[in-house]
Amino acid sequence: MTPTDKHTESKIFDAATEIFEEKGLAAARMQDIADRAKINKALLHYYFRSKEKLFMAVFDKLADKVFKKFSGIFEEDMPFEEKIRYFFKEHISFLQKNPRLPMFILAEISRNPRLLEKFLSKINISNIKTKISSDVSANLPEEAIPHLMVSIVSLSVFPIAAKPILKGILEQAGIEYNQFIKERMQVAPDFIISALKQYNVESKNNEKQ
Amino acid sequence: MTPTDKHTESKIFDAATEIFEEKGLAAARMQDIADRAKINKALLHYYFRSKEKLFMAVFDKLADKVFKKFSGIFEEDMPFEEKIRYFFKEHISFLQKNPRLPMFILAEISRNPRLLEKFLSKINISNIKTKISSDVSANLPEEAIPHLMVSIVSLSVFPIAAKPILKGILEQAGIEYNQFIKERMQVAPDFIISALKQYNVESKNNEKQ
DNA sequence: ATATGGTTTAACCGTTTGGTCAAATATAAG
DNA sequence: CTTATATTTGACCAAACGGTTAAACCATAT
Repeated sequence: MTPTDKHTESKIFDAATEIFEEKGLAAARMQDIADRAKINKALLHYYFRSKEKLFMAVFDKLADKVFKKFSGIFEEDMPFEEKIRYFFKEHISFLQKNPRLPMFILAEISRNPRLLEKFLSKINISNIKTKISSDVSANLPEEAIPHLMVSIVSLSVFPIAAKPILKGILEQAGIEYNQFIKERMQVAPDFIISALKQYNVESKNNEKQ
Repeated sequence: MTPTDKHTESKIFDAATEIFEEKGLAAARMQDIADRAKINKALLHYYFRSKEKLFMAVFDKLADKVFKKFSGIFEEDMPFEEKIRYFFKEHISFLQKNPRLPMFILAEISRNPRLLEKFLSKINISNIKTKISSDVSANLPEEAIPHLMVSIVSLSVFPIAAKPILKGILEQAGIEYNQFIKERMQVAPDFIISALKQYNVESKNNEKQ
């Protein structure tokens, strides 16, 4: 392979990523991808045999990107509170750089369940669960861990995934979206940590009874 | 045809709703809609002039449905804590009956910003904000209200909107999705109320300083 | 310089798509 | 029954789509 090979292939791949993220698989047009990559449409089929193959390559890469960012964060060695704050800071700033990513993944999976397998195969959920578990097991019963995880992800992903609609609503109330999201990096972990502290207060009160 | 048969227009509308919710605008086929409604494809254009017009009619109806359910809940006259619990119970059970609705609205809006205007025109956000504000203004500063609202919506909508992927992950961990969502009706409001209580504790401590 | 093999293109192809239309059928009114 | 109007259909169309092909192009090794 010559150096120009990689060049073209990655130009196509980058263009395809943009178009697929913007429009989704069904609405994306091979001609649009070729135009954005500034190459002939036939080249798409030369490097990636079909639209579906090209899409799969893009989806795979993006799913990998999400997964690596997600799982890496909980590897860090720090106290749980700090880890929560670190997660939101890292995760929200990552999603801000890739604002279309979460909606793309969610929407495509919900319309083609076969993509789910591809996505799940990357995640070792019990691994992450064990990590969180060891962090908070002193404070939280085992059954509550998945709920905590879902709450954390909901609070970090949703405001980015729903960006267009949330931005619209906020602006109706005179609030700027980007500023709001910046605040979220502080507000959301505060919210979670407060909830957990309160939980501890309540369980200690129950123990005393 | 028996007189109990639905009128053609509503048969078309119902079929279109199903297909559009399942596949989205771009992937939906007029022929599929006609097939599901068990009528000739030309009839679609007789009652609704074009695919876009039909889609707009469906989107408008569904956006209305979401909006009415959302805004109605905070009209109720009850203490704030109880209202939060009532919101999650009502909202999650509504979304469970219409599991594709949130992802449909979010995905279509994110791909066609013109739909956002249609959606926003239905919502009077400052109205809702005022209601919540009067509920919690004694306990929470004005600036925190939008964040609380976004947190509430994130925690209620995300686990339903991301159903396929969340279901997959949960099952990998041996947890059944429907049971998990049922638990959420209790866990999520607990979480929010705990966070707010803790917030009050902290602000009272700050006042003492 | 030319033969070789990977790269790029314009032109083309078969199918699918949203949409149209004239004819057929059902419904209701005179 | 006859006429007028509304509904339904099969056949059809032009455009758009993903995909193919043969030829042109270009770098490099001999």
